Amino acid sequence: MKSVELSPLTRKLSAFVALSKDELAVLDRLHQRRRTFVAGRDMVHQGQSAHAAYILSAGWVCSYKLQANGTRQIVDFQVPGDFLGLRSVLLRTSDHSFEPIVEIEAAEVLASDLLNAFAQTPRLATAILWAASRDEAMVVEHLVGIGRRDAEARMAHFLLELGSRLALVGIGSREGFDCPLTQYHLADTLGLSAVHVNRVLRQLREQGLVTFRDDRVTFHDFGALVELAEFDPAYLDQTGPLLK
Amino acid sequence: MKSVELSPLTRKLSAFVALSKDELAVLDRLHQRRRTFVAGRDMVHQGQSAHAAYILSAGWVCSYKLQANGTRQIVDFQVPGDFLGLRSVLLRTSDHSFEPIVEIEAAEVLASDLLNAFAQTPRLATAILWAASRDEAMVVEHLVGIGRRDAEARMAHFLLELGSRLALVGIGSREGFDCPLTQYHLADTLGLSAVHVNRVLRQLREQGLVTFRDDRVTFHDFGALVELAEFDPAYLDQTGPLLK
DNA sequence: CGTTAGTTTGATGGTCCTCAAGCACTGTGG
DNA sequence: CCACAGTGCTTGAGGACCATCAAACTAACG
Repeated sequence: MKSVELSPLTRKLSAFVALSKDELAVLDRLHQRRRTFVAGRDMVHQGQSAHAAYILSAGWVCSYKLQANGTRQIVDFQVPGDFLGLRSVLLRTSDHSFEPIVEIEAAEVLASDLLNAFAQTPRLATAILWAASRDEAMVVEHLVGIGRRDAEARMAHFLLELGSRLALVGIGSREGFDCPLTQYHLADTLGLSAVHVNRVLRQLREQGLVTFRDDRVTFHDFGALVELAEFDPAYLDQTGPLLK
Repeated sequence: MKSVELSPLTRKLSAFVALSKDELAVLDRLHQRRRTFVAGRDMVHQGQSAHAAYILSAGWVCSYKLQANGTRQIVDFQVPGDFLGLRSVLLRTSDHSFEPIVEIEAAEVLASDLLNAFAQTPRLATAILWAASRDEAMVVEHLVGIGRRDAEARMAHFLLELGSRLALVGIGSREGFDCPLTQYHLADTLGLSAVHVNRVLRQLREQGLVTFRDDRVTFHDFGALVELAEFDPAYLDQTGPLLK
């Protein structure tokens, strides 16, 4: 923790691009409008337009789509340092909703501010594009999981990915992590019923692999879980700055 | 067709940003290294690093991931005007493979050229980010389909989306479109078995909704199909330039 | 102490997979 | 010209995986 005053996003981007003083200043200015949101009440709902984007600094959010038949599909989770609604701003109309899982803290970023920042600092734009690319890689991996993994591997993969993301920002490890999600969240994420989620969790627990209980995920046999899920964290890794 | 000499990508981006002469020149320079690829042989395979990105000008490509158990999941298709491998370049290692469905023509874009272009023309960078966002919106919709739609609705939705994309570049309509995909492609796209794909296609055909036969998709009852799939093309639309 | 949100378990059945086999079409070589 | 292989499409039978329905249980909370 060399630089405790940097925002999580700044830390994340700094791993990709060595940002200049000017660029850091522009990024800092994007963080000015700080807001908090209570758990459970959508920050943005699908179809809404002319809304802002946010940079999440504390708490968990999920982005999801609702269908006419009442089911919902959670597409992704955002944890501190993640952008939220970036695509919606560029497309001008949100194609999903964002729901805080717990009370969160976020910086509001107006579309105009974002576009100005991009115009002033192209390298910052590239860095943010990189972050967006990494997020998309996670969505792709999620897609593969739902399409081609059975429920057990899907669950294992999801928990491992989440653990890795949190470990990167220092709030998780190979031992486990604190997790505010319910089994309904898992069901809507993995394309399963809540009942089946419960059964799968029991199987994984009884095999001594992982426990999901009391707002905490505990890995009992990390290696075996990685093998079961065929988990390859390459798509999450950043091996060093691309731009100098 | 005012400007037949523009590349499909240029046409697509021009709908988003009114590009200056300089920006058009930079974009044009990205198209210099033209190449062709034969059908069926991967252009890029997963795990490969230090490869280029491509701008597709003719033909169809699919991007997919292979799993250790031998199954594959097609993530997306690229049609003329689409970028290909953009994310892989930024992350420096490809997380999927790209396979030409038919013989294709594409412009090779080196990572350095792309980054230089971004540095020279920030607005072009924003435009390309917009295109990437639209692609991601399609992946998200794909995810929702696999997670929360049954096989029939999933198939209907996929065919409608494909039709809409092709209609935007002038090679498809509400009547239908030419389609080089096999039922195996559909299976790997939709997370189904090829056998079940065949049965679903038969159902849709027997209900008088759509026919998939002889390299051609024919819509018989567009409205009913839209209703069955709960298809809402909002995520594909572009209602006008965001930047002036 | 009733209510609500979340978890757990059982029973039953449907969607979709797997295995298996046959058919149509195309291109290739004897 | 025809045998044959290869690719893709089609259909049937049986079964696995997971959804749905139902109900009991726990913990938190006013």
